[in-house]
Amino acid sequence: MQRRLQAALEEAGIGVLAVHDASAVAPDETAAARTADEGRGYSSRAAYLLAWAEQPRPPVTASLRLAVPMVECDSDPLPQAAEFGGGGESPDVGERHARAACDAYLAAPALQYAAAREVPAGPPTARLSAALSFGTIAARTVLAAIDERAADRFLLVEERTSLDALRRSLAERDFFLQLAWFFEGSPDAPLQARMRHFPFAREHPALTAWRDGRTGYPLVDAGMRQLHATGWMHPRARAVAASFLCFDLGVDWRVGRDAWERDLEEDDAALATGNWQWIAGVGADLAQFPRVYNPRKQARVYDPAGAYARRWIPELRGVPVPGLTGMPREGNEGQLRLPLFGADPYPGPVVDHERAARDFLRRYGEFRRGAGNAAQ
DNA sequence: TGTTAGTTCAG
DNA sequence: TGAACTAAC
Repeated sequence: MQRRLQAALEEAGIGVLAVHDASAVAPDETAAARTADEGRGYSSRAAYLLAWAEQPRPPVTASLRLAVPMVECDSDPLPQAAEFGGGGESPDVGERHARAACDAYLAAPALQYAAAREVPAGPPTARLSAALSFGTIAARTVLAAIDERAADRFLLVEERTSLDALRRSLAERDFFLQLAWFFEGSPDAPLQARMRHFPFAREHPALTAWRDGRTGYPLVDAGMRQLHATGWMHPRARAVAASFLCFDLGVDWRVGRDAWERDLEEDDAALATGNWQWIAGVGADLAQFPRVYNPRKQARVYDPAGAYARRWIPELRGVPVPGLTGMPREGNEGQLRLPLFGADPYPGPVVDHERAARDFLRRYGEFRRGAGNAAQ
């Protein structure tokens, strides 16, 4: 997209200076750093992350300065900051807020990031995705701030681990941006050639229940409701909810990506596509097996007290923990359906996870052995 | 980066 | 008996 724009502008005789500032490490920098497959970008996440970590990071001391050629053209006057309803706030108010949020996070909460990204009801994550996607803070600024924080000699081992995890999150973000930069075919085409024709469904009777957070699986539903309520979903819940759509319902990852795109506060197509392809097992790296999450097991391990489920699913506030995370077989399944004080009853499971996952894996295996290999 | 089945080993 | 580790999908 950017390259097409650049080409068109240059053809029209307008000078263009392209500057990568969405990622912390520009895609072409790591591509240049690697030896094999010169200049074509990384399709392997692991290889990219290694190269990323070795990339020298010059100190960020000043804002990036762009040399923008001045071009005379007819145009309505550009809107001024005050016209955006900001009450006359200075135009960099977004930047200052984002920077302040980043600094506040790094001061202390960041030291628990490792736990934060695993446990949905745990300590806070950085919540910088929206600011990063809109450019009110640059990834390299965040990265520099992390490096600076990590220079603290009195950090505990676990705290250092958290800062490393934070860095790694930025690296993974860069990986997906890099994929979009080099493999810009169609954002809808799975990068994994042999998965391009896997028959994912576009419809499923439970698709609406998934969207509304009424699948009967608390971790999935809590995530979807958090998304609707706040424009953000915890990464653990994202993985489980996405896996549920792709594998339990067998629905195309693009359906899920587009459903979330309307609600998510961040706006980054490259990351949405990259993450969804990753979960669906059709992304850059050939998954040896689809990572099918067991939504109940995930809840048991990562939301053992049901705090996250209860926070976002009012119907479950009175339900004891075993009902939330245990095995609702014939016996205690009904427990969840009980109307509580006249509230809407929490639905029973829309599909049986064990059976659905087994069915999907069988279809997946058949495809990989047959048509998938034939189609190369 | 996940799950499950089957194994080993401590208590 | 169950935690912990391994292999295989």
